[in-house]
Amino acid sequence: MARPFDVHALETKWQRRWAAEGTYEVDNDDPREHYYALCMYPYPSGSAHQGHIRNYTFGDLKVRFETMRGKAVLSPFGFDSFGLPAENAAIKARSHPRLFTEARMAELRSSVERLGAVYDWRRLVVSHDPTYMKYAQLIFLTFWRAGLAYRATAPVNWCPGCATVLANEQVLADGTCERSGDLVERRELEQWFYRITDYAEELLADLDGLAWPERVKVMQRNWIGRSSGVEFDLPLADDPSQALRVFTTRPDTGFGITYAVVAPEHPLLERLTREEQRAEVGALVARATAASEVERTATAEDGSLRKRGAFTGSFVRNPFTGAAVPVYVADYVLGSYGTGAIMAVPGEDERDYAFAQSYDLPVVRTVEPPADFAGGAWAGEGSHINSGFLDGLGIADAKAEATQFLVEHAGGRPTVNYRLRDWLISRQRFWGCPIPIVYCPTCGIVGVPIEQLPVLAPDDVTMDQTGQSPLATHPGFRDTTCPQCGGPARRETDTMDTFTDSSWYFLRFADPFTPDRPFDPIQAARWMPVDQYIGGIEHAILHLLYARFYTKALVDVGLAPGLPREPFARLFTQGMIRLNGSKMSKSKGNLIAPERYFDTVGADGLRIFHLFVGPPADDVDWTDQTEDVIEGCARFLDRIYRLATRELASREHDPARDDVVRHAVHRTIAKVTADLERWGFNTAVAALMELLNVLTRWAFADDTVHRPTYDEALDTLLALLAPMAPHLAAELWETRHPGDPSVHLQPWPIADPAWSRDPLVTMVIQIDGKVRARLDVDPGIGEDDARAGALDHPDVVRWLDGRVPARVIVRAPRTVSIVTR
RNA sequence: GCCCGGAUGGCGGAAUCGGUAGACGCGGAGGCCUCAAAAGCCUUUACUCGCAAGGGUGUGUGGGUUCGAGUCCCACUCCGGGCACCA
Repeated sequence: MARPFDVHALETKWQRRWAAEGTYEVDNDDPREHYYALCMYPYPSGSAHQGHIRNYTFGDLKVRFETMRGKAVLSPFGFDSFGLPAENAAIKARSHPRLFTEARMAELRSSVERLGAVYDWRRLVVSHDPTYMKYAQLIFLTFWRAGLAYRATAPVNWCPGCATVLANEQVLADGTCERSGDLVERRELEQWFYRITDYAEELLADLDGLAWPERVKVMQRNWIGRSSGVEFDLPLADDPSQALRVFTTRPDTGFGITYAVVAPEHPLLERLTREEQRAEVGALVARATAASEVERTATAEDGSLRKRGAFTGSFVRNPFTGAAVPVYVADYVLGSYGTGAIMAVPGEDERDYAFAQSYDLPVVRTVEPPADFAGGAWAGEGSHINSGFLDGLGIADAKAEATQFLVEHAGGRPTVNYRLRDWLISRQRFWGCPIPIVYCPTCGIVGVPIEQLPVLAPDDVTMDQTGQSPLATHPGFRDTTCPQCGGPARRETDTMDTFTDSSWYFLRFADPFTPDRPFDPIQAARWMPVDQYIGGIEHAILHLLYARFYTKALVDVGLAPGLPREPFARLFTQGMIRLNGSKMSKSKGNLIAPERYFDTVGADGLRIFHLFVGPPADDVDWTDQTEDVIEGCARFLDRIYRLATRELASREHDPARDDVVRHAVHRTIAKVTADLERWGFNTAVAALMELLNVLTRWAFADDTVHRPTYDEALDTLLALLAPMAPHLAAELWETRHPGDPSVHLQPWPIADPAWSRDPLVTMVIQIDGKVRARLDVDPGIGEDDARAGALDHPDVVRWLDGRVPARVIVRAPRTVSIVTR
């Protein structure tokens, strides 16, 4: 496609100038109002893909828009540079992950710069940078000393194909590895955890105050999974001095307890199991502990809940009825939630019902289901029955009464449980930040002193796939001396989850030069919280939850006094790019590389496309027509270029033409400003296209202009275009205003209300609900004039045909509705 | 199964507060320019009846509220996403 200008030369010129002039470098003590715009820092996977382009186009638009609105905008960039893909690539090529990572960082940076996205590159933060690692390790140690980090033995997901542990989010719902497809195994390893569950309540409560997409908040609420109920004792039938402690959210159904269940890992299981049941129980436990949790909790192929269990031979007493009920062990009860044991009420719980069906256990209803209810368990509202002192009560009242009873008679205690688990941060990988701990036979677990930080991995580590941490195979790293007693000791050889790196980088951005601590809280407080965070929906839970936890914990351990407890005030999640319906990704090999468009439609053309193609939050389906749409976006820019560079003869002021132009200009200012504020980028571009149509197809179609009208129209158009197509806007502005400051330093246009209001609007006249006539009226028209104008309209007279209106509803200036019935 | 979204021309989408459905763009059709093409420009483009003037129908389906519904309410269908034995 032939362009009227040299896209490449023009865009390169401006990219160089922005970099040289440091236009978007901003100091912490800048007197203007501060605004922090941030795109989630990327994993360096090579040159940018369409998802990156989309992300940075949106972010850059905000940065330039808010800058023109007079704010000091912090726009930093960094890399989430640790991670498994680089390590795997390095193993394959017998190379070092750093080489891959740094080459790919350079590629991605170059893509981003060719897009014309502007950053304060002085503030670059990179996860594997030793200074950043030093403070990542300092934070770990500070958390540890504050009791927020601890060591415990836990089952982890281990992928035999990748020869490494996986994070929970890398395991698919069917229990296989998302990368290799292998079935994930369970291994018991001693691991480091962060006590994120201490913050469960705050993480839940603070969601209410965040300007985030509702669905992200819902996902986080579900993930945290608060449930309140009561914990109480079920005394053993053969020894009332001992009891099985259970947790329930439905104490009101207690009269319907017909059995109890313990998890396969429950500590009392051994005591409960009778000799004659030992073989059966043993078999179940063996099977349950060998399976991964994912596999264990998976549903059967027909979608039904799979229930496997075994009778222990023991009985406990229902505190409500005194009846002895059997105790089972079953894999549908999890050792890690609540007390690891439950009271089972098949009448009101579907899972208990399914189990009761399989094992022929009795079902007692304690809540009256609706007359037409034909199912098994009824979990809905109803009056209590078969429930002694609870009979006749609704669920809420019965819960209160039953709780009171359990408190008085069964060691009951109101309890809140969370689905959220502590965050396992240990990774048996090489390419991550080492955990700065030393194990000393004499002193125990010892933190590496700050003056010895950062703990860096040596370069000559073989990353063979043994399933063991690569660092453990390097004696020079592993064997050390105890910082406390000086005796021989062993280093921790696991590295930290890379989500720890992305949990505080936004704080380092605010103060990246401080040499002696992670960041100066006073400097960070100048920018925090992030005013606008932009990223993919795929981070809705993990990254955003971890970062929230870090922010709160950093305040509490004293590293960030005075900082807000929430890092991201406003969040925007962009849609995904699909190719003919399926997700575009490197692993599927269906990428459409953005690079090819830089030399044809240019960065500006590609940016306009991403802004225009649809609402930013929606997915984009890349189809056969997409190329044409991109061409259309470039055509729009070409038309602006031609208009701005066209030779036009001056003429006298012509109110009939020039006033219409002024109205269009000011209406567009109002529309674009409002649209950019509310993320309506597609309609903002459409509004500029409409303005351009007015100017080219009508106002200046005869090649003559009234200079002041033309100048205002063109300057406004370029200013409004500047955040969307920054190169072309800058170039044309410079042509029109040689020697003046760039369009990007101009104030954002302000709409004049006198002109942004149209002189005439179309009033619709309906008769019996159908549009029968239209009338152009003054927007300030009164009710009486509107009514009279409508009733006098020739089309209305014709349609009424002598009938007398029964009612006339006037909503000036939009509608007059005439009813004849 | 539960919880969120969503469904508008041939296509992407617009209609922001219950008041002109289809802005803007893509694609299509016709034309201008040209020796011809490309590029550009102009006209037209929801469906349907009609020579026209002018009608009728129309926002996933079926109901409802209203002078008036893409928008609100009820029931459902389909599509997308998240969670999925958390007691």
